Amino acid sequence: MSLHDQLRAVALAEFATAGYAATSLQRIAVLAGTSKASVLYHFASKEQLLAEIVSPALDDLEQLILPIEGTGGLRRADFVERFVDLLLLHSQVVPLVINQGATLDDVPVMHRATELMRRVAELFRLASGSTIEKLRFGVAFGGVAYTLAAADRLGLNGEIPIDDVRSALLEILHDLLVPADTRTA
Amino acid sequence: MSLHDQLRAVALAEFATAGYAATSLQRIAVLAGTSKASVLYHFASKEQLLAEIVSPALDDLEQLILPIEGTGGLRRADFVERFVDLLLLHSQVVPLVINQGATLDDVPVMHRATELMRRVAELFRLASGSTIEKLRFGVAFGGVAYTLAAADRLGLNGEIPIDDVRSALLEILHDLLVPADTRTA
DNA sequence: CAGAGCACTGGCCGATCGGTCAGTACGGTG
DNA sequence: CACCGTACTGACCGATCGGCCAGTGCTCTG
Repeated sequence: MSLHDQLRAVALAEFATAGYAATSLQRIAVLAGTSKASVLYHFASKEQLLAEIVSPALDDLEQLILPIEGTGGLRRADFVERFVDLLLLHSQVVPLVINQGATLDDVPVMHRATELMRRVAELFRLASGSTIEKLRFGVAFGGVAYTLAAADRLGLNGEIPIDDVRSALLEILHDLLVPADTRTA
Repeated sequence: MSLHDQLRAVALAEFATAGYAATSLQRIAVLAGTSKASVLYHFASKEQLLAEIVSPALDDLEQLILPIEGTGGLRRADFVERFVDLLLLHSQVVPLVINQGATLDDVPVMHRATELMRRVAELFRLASGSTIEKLRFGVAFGGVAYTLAAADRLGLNGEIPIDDVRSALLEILHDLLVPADTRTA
């Protein structure tokens, strides 16, 4: 793995667990076995390092929701399944965006992230939904994000097969978000 | 309201929305209309300011779970209701602990917070529960915390009566955590 | 009035932050 | 050999951080 990729991996892990503001370029450099100056050689700034880490996940999410926004057709059960797969694929980016998105919305890439979350919410017509429906949405996605973030504390790392986690999350989200009659909206 | 209390209120709001690390004593002082030095006159350190903000909520939580731990009797439905009331009472502390607890566990008061969360989890026998039960717990409490933290973005502030929020959260948590047959464990 | 004590302040400290820059080692390439 | 671009570094910069301290007004009390 190139130093460039290694720096991205180290920074992602630190940003997700310790927080963006609390993670210094110096620390990233030491963990990757190089110098702070070399970090800023590979990435123009700390913000651009964050952007390069988060953007791929946002691109995937945008590709997931764009066709749905275009046609207006959303089959919730299908969407939930593809969404869970996306969350698991970018399991470290999820808590980073969820936990720190609000505090970092002055950073362009994080603003884009929160904007995408808003668009996902609109897919579920939450803007016009009832109070409990809005809350269901918040609990569902916030809950999944927190669970992924707190995986260590809950003992979900390593010992539990990823497929079990996937099917469990699917069941929980399905219960929360998919009405008894599968509808298209 | 005394300056002491006003500083606590301002700091709580900033810690919860912008983050502990990202909130400087200087900013707290300006928002409260005083000087940074006066903040450190009222509170020995930034950490102690955080402790004084978070501790009351932790005390309430401890009082809630201590008798249950003592007798070993937990009626989930009752507990969920009292827990939701506690979350709503300390609605600003909740996202502070949930979102930043992991990154600040070197701060004693935050370590106590995560330790209390672990004890709550044990009340639900999550340590020995199945994978999906562990995940249900994480999704439920993480989800509620995220929802309270993201209340602004979801449009839950002001326009929706607090009683509606309360009953909606109760219904959602009840669905997630209380088995069909109300049991004592 | 003298003086003790509380509330508060400006100015300073060392540490650390993100970021810049001149310089260096080195593997091609002509 | 000279030359160049890439990868990388140590030293340094201004800004900001949490925290410290001497000093200042103000109020209350003997």
